[in-house]
Amino acid sequence: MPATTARTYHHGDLNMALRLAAADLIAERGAGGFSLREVARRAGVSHAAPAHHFGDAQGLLTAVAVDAFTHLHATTAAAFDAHDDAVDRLCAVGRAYVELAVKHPGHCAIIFRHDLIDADSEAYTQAGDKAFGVLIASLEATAEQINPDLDIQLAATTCWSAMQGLIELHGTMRKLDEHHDDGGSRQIPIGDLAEQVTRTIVDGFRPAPQ
Amino acid sequence: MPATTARTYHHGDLNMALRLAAADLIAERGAGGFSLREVARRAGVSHAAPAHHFGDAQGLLTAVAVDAFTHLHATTAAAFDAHDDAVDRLCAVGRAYVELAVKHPGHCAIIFRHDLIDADSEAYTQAGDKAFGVLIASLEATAEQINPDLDIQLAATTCWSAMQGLIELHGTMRKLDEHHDDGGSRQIPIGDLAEQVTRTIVDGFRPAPQ
DNA sequence: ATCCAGACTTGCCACTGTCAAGTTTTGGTG
DNA sequence: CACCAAAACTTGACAGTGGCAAGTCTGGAT
Repeated sequence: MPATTARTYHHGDLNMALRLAAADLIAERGAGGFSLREVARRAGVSHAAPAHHFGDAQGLLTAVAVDAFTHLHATTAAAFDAHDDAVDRLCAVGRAYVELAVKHPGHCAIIFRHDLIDADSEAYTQAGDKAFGVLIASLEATAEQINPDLDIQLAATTCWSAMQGLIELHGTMRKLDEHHDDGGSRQIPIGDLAEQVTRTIVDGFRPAPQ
Repeated sequence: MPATTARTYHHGDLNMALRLAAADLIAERGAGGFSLREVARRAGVSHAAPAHHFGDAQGLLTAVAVDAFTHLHATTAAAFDAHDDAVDRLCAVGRAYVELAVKHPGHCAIIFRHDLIDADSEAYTQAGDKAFGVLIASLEATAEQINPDLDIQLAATTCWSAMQGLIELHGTMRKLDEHHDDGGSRQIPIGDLAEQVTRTIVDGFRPAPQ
């Protein structure tokens, strides 16, 4: 029996319930609106129950960030497997990343908040590593195909930064666009945007024509 | 006389003192460690004084974000003016952006936190617009030089996202790198990194050789 | 000299995270 | 079956927080 429905104790699986409630709460109110007591309330337990499982607020938020990385790995790995061409694969991974972030804003809002989580914890670095691995694999295949001399680490930094920035800026960019420009006619779904941006970056990876 | 030294009242210019104290505090403890009362304490006034100038915490944080945009505009505009070649100029603007963010982590940590600030306020959107304009100008010159068909908006999104992501991921990337890789031998100053990333992206802007 | 609007303070409330000390439940052992 | 230690949770307290309402002070205009 999976732990989610084990019901071996009062609550069943309070640990998971708290992580889910926390992600929901952050998705609704942002990382700033998070509150340990509100999470406990939503899970139907007393205000001090979370401390028992996660120590303190940082512990719970770190667990949520680990969930985020795990989820990210699963989604991008699936996108990776769904394509054959290396560049298509890379673009699909990029798209999967931002679409996941938009779909799970709670996870996205916390995953790199090093002021709120314990970024040095074993669980966090390992989960991050695993997620990062999909990107590295995509880039290695891409390098083999278009430019064997590609600096994989630099390429990974470029791709991931662009996707992460895209997610963070999405709201602001839209706002700036629509109020001074042609009135929002350029609204592209963020998934498409991610793919276009990735394709532009990959074009930059190709060796310069001599 | 500028308001900064007017000293027409008890404190002189409490408004600015509070904005500076807030930026300092966020730089020290992160956006999560911000506290209105601590800001008041540092400025040497009572806990309710900030409310008089900024309404509430969101108001003060929005003012800090506006300062950040203003600062950003000044710095990137200076970088822009310091170069002649369009691509060099764009790279310098990118470098200036991330170096400013590293130098003023308080400003950087708050500038896109739409859950904490009022992103619809006049002052915020105007200041953002102005900063964004430097990037647009850089890209227009770049387009003229290397590819007249370049989609400026898309290019701007790509560049800005990459820089913003670079800033946000900087800590994480370094951590992931150093614990599974060759032990941190690849530590590049973030300013150089920004320039390399920008140059890669610009290469992707060039028209495909037929 | 008086008045008043703006700048700030004081005191309060509901809320927060964390800690210490309880109480309940569970699975295992005799 | 009785028991018991450990785990899961509750209760109550504390200092700190943001926001509000009501005060007090200050500087300049009339």
